[in-house]
Amino acid sequence: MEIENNLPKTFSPEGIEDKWYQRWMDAQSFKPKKGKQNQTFTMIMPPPNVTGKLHMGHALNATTMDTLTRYKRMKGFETLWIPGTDHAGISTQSVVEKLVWKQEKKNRHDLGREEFVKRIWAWKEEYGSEIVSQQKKMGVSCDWDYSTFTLDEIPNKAVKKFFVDLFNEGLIYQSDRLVNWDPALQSAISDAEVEHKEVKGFFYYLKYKVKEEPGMELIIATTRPETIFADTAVAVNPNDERFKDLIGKTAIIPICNREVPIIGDEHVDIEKGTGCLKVTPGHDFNDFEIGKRNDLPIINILNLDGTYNKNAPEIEGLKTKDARKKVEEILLELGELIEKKDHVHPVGHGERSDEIIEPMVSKQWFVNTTAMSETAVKAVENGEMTFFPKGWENTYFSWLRNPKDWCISRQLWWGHQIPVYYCRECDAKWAAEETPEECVECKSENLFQDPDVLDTWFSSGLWPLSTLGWPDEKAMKEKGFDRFYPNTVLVTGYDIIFFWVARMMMMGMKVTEKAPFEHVYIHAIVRDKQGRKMSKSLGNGIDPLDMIKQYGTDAMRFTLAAGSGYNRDLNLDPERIEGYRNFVNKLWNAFRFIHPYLDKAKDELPVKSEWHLHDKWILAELNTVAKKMNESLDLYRYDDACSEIYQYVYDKFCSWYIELSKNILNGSNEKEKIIRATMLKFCFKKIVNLLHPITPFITEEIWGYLENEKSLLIAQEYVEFDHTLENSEVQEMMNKFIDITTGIRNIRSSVNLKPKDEIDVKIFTDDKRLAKFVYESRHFLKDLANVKSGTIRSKNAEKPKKSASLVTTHCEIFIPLEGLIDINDQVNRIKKDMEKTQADYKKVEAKLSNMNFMANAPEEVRTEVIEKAKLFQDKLSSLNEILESFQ
RNA sequence: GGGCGUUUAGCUCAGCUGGGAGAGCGCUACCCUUACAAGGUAGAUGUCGGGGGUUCAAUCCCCUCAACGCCCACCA
Repeated sequence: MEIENNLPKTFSPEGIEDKWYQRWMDAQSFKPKKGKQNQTFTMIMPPPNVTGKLHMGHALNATTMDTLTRYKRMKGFETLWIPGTDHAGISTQSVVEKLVWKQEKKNRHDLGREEFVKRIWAWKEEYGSEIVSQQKKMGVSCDWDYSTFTLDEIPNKAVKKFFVDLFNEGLIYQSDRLVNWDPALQSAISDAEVEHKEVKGFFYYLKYKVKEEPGMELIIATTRPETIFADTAVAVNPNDERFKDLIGKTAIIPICNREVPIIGDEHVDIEKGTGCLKVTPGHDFNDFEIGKRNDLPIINILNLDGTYNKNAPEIEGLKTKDARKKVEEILLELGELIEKKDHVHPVGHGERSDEIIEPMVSKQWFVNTTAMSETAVKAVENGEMTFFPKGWENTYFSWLRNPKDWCISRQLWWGHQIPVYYCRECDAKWAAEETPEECVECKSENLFQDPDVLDTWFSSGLWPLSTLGWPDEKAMKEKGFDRFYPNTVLVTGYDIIFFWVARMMMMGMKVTEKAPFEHVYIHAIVRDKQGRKMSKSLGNGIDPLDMIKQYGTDAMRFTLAAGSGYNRDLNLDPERIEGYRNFVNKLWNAFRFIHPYLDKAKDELPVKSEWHLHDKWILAELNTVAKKMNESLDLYRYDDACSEIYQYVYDKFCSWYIELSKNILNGSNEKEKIIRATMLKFCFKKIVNLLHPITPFITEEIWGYLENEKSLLIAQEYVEFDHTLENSEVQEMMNKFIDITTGIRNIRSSVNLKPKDEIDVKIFTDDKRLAKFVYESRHFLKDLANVKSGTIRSKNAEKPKKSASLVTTHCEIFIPLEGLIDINDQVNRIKKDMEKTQADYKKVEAKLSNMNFMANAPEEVRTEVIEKAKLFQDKLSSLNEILESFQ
């Protein structure tokens, strides 16, 4: 019988992806709706930089979040996923600055602040949404009406309010302190933005004269000889016998011949270097502390661009690298450099610029985070917020339990300008949410605003609040702040636990006294197949958009989801995407198979008494999968969820149920056909339902066929466990039936039978339920293993001699092929099986003869082992019997 | 220097509260069988990093060593 099928043989994702995304948008499918759970599910999307391009990290983040969102939505939560973009101060400013330079040969100072910021906005309007359209290609089902940009009015209000409140509380203050100065950006950056890298350098051993002890020379080891111009002391450990007598005397710095005191400070490590330390409070964090303790003056020898200033006349105008060479030359000439040794040491680099960070004293704004950190730590300790996987809380704790004040001011133009105002007439300085008209003290109108902007993370830290309208009451009401805050879960990578998660916890709890999320799921970082970080310089990046083009979004998403559990790295090999593309195609072809029978299918399942054994089986298996998928997704085990449905589709539905259906669908019993068509359709609806959160496009496409586009799959209820479908007995029997079928195929293969060769099979078993099951399934063996005829008997019946055969733990299978088989081959097969079974048997037998095992092992384990022993014994005696038949 | 993590089949990884080692990809042989060659059927492959301990029983718990990776930390 020819079956018409007008569906394409391979599934092509192009076209259908955009189609369905648009349908979902048109149907407002991404908007929160009240559902059967009577609970909200809220999540914010980590806002990508407006300058960003979609990379694998985004793709993974989008996949895990969208899977979760679709799952929760289908489960009946009022689901809100909030998208947005980040202004990303530094990177956006430098992108536009470069562009302006390229086009007009002007830098930002040539344009002036107002004009330059205008250019950035213009750039943002034109190019800032590229990342958004790329996210849509991934299928993200977020509510775009909530989309927020970190420089929008509400986040700006949030930033101002938070700043002003903390300022008035005294938690935000301005101070002249040593900060991490990035000479490339010409801005301060926070501790968290400094990356320490191992750098090859030298230890320089310098001679310092002691004024009071002519002829005496102190040897000081340093990695930064160029900073001697900023030295204001020499320090030794007060307990160091070698030097303690020098404390209070005076050292003379080489080259500049300045006199500085020799001081004692516990910080000095007697073992390290020479035990003598040059103290440079203006350019070293430890020295700054020593300086504070000992009241030392601070000398700044650097300009903002990283060149040395007039306080270091010999190296004025040079940058550190050249300055160091120059100083080395001068010291050599003077004979003050005794030795230069190779030395590898960590050096701070700017996270964005990758420039060497110069510690420099500068007036900056800081947040005192002591109290906020403590609150944030407690929230995790007492379970108000939980990390998945739990281990990440250690990373979180380690940072928050050692809080340092956060430097929040940046000398940039793109960002939230600090809402602090100064009066030119008097010395007044105050913070205000609204731009003031006059001085709070003297009423003068001659005011100016602090020119600095805030660290980007200051506004990102308020993201869970500001995306829901805070602090604007009208907006909060419109956006449902009370319902949607706190968020249910935050999904992000471990690289921004400090930057972002910790800050949101601190800031969110400061404002609302509630943790901004219940769960934080930390997903892996995507690496290449060899486990290396994807980077431009290595050229090992995999572009998600290329992959989508090549294999489709669904395949890409399934791959990422299948690789996401509680692991910290995801090593991605494009071959895996290809493999899952094949799976998507398999699903499509399974659908192609049932498609012609859909019009026979009824909407409701038939009464249970009409279910075939195989129907009971496939529904019981489906039910098991539904249970496991729900459990897995609740725990963010996307890997388990993927493997469950993958195995069901491949190894249960396609390999067996479809094969077992052919006999019926091609048969003549119309009633049976209708029932089977109904079953196939029912199962398929459940399969695409279960898969939809992971692979939304193909499932929605198939759903369209199954339901004649009367409804959207995205809005269906997710399949859950249904105890009425449970049937462990039929599952057990079916597994044995599968064993038998595979056994027959195995025998066929062992005697090189062609697929077209029909056979006669004799099965011997003492398991009556199995005998019944096999008997009822006997007609299917024709389709499954080309069995023409056969018998099922008990084991004590007479068996064929010199046959091809195979023994399982529950039955013996014979294919009588007198004269056609190679006796030696068969004997060897049996012998090999015997060896293996004997080994298995010995293992369990050893346990049974172990008195300690019998005395200590729990009852159920003992029973299990005893049963196994019996099975192996039976199998052995069957094998023995067969072997004898060949004698 | 402190902390965390990893080490299981050729590759990428799962293995939950200890009780006969798993998946995907790859590989081998045979098959263009009317859903699918982006496929089917059958098959091979592991001293579960080394050593020690607890236990009747250890891939799983404890100790120790080794290799690799990550994070934090003051550029003497």
